[in-house]
Amino acid sequence: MKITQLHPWNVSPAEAIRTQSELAAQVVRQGHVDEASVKLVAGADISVEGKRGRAAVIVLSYPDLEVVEHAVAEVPITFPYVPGLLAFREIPVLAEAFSKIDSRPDLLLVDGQGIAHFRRFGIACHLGLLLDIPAIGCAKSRLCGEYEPVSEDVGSRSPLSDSGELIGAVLRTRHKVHPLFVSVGHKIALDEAVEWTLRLNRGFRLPEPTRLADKLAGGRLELPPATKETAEQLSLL
DNA sequence: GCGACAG
DNA sequence: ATCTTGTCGC
Repeated sequence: MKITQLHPWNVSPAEAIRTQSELAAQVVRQGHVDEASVKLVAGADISVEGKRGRAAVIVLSYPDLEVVEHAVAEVPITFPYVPGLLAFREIPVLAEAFSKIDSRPDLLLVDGQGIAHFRRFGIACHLGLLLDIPAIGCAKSRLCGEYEPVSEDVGSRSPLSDSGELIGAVLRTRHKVHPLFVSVGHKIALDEAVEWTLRLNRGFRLPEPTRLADKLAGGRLELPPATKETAEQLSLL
């Protein structure tokens, strides 16, 4: 898919913070992603090996959750890991992988925070805005915000709030297993984000899109080389 | 000033 | 993110 530059990525941490504060106003925190109209769902993640980043994007059919397309890209990582500036380290690599994809997913799940971020602009917001696709942030741990313990049953949730503002949900996706931190990325309401996260879950802690993207980025997932052809055969493009 | 801090 | 084997629990 075609990706248009939102702003330069080769900037200083101070500049990055400024950019986030400005773009945060453009995030749409509401939206209904109709289950009946969703055909493709994507997951994105990256792995880092030394100075090189390996991004993986995987597109699944819905509701079957079959892999219809996937792409990986390797790009040198330049930006350092700074809590709150993850997007500036990972999106340049992820964008490369997304550019190799032919389809346009209806929904995107990202391994990281959405608005549950210091400036309410986590990587899920950034990616959602960049691609203009409804996005959900599904992080494995907390960046900011407070919450009460979550019941141990699947589907249980506890509000994640920061200085009085509701910024996400701590969601139990698996019985007695460390919960996930779900938050709005772009163009989707929190409740819908939670619903979709559970809907795309196949019994593991992580929902399928990010679970598979994580494995693919880490080289722990083998997939047939075909991409466009396979998808076309399923008439999903 | 001190502590917290996605991946 | 990554360094790392076996092992406890469902």
